[in-house]
Amino acid sequence: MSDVARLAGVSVSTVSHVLNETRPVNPETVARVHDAIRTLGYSRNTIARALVRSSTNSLGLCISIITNPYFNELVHAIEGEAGRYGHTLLLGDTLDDAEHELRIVRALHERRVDGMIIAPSAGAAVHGLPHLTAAGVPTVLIDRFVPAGLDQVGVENTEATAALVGHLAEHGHRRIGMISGAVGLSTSAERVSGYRVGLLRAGLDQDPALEVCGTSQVEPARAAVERLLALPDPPTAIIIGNNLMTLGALRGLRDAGRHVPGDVALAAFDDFPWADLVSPPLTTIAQPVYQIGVEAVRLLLERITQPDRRPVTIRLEPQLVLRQSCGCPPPG
Amino acid sequence: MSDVARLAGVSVSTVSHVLNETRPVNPETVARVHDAIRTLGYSRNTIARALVRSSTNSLGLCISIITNPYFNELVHAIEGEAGRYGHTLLLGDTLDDAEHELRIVRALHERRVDGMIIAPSAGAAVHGLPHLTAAGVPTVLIDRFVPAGLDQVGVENTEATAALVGHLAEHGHRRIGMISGAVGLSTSAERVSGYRVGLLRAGLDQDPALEVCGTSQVEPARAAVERLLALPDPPTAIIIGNNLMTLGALRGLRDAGRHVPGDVALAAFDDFPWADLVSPPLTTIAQPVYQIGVEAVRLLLERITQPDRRPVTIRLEPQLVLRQSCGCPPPG
DNA sequence: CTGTTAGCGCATTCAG
DNA sequence: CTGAATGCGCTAACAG
Repeated sequence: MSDVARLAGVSVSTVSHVLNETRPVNPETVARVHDAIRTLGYSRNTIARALVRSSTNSLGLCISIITNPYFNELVHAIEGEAGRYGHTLLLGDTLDDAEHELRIVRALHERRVDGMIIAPSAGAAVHGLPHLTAAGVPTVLIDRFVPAGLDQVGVENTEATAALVGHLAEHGHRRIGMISGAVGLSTSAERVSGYRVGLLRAGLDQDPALEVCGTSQVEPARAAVERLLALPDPPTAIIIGNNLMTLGALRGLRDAGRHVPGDVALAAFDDFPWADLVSPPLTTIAQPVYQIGVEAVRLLLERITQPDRRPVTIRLEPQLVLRQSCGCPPPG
Repeated sequence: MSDVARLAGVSVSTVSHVLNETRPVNPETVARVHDAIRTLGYSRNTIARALVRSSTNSLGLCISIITNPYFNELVHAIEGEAGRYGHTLLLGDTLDDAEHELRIVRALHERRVDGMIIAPSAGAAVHGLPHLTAAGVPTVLIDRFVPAGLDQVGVENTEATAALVGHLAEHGHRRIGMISGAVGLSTSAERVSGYRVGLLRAGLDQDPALEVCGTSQVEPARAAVERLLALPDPPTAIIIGNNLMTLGALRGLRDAGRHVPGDVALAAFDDFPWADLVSPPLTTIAQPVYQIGVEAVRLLLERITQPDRRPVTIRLEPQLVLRQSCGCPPPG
């Protein structure tokens, strides 16, 4: 920067001011400075800037497995929205493991992100989150909720899942199974309770044997399907708690030679871009993923400027997408 | 940090040295410092550190549409590998647009990333890349190649695509169409030329009408299929240049009521995690995506430490995954 | 083994 | 409208 100043025949402070338009500068001088910048190929050092301003214009994003279509759409939305406000994203994969998550949180905090968006792991409440609140880092939670007095944004899970059960019941199913997500996640719990509510409303019996855990992952979900099918009185319909488990369930059913929806009907939480291309097309609950991302950065930027605003929880409405895996007839 | 020093009864330089283990310190003193750090909840300011060391321990990743399964697996691999070396990722979406890409490149360079991994857009050679080389930012290209004297890592496209054509020809197809990717990307060009090579080897005629551009996107690919089917002498098999276009092609075929592979056989570049679940299961060329990411950060870290090493181009071998969309019989 | 000190590149008072 | 000087928090000589 001093090079630029010298070449333009001004002081560094003037260069700083033209760069930030932070005080009136002679238009002619401005031009000279810009010329100097161009001929020198100068690029402002945001690191030094951050040091004095104590603001990096960057946000941390702690998330698990970007490979999950749900999360990567979220990342996409957040990156785009953050960019609109001149913020850059620092990315960290928590591996959905509390310890690893803490490492990521530390790393991003050391880099002095202005705020953090995090999809908390099951153990976040005892590791990562306390660290953040103790450090006073503006934080918003996405997808999963934690009673930690933080801003959070996600979807309404209970009613949505209950509606799924209701729909399956309308198709005449009496024994409906559920493959649930990893324990410790609010989404898993809410969807299971939605499942039970749905059963109750439809006047169906609760059978603990019909509730199996797929730990939010592909392979475990496949195994869960096998267990379900091996039951003396197996379900004729299954509800699946998240997108990854749907893959496993589909494979499990295929490998067992069961026809969907003929032998077993399926309805799943989380839509896929290709949900209409599998056979049969999947009936799902689609989350407004992009919207979640947008709201998350909005909330975060708000909190950065108003640290004392009361924490807010936003629940967006997911949407039931009827296709054929539930037993509905093809359109047209 | 001075707070820590005071509480521990030592100087800041000692604190710095215990933090970095950069010179022998009395074990007892070390303990006192660590205690102070803990009770104060001190978190080192990497920004200040970066300023003096002129190294941020962060890498920039410029990529388009994280939503693409290929790219998000790449991001996943790169994030993981970078993390293993203590580096954090700054993420930027180029939107595959040269101008936007330049903005992203600038933003990340201003944040003084130690190096940059970039999937260059079609116009990168005239905007983003010159900026990077002029600024002396260690850079490695992924997926697409550009003759810019930079390290780059991707797959062998030509032979792989030719093999796809060969396979389709073995199934008896004489008219094989191709839906190609966006112009200006090396991958698009290489795959088209592989297509032609394959035709030649199989002794089939080249028909320009059978080559339609799907611009690497879903909708355009669907339109491309329509155009192909409307031909007086439509193809009985189609090769698709990338994953997103496969979605479009599948929809186009379905909407036209064509059966795959009965009416039209399909073979596509890029595998999906769910390629076995669509009907029929997709025959694809699977890239060693994870490996590409790993090699990219290896190359980048190498270049950061050895700026004058000769640029290297790594071509990894993709793998032909035979399923049923090409006309192969189901296994078993 | 430990303390003192001089910048890293910039934003920002305070004087002109 | 402009320049000189201070310090952001830390590392790395340089002394002791």
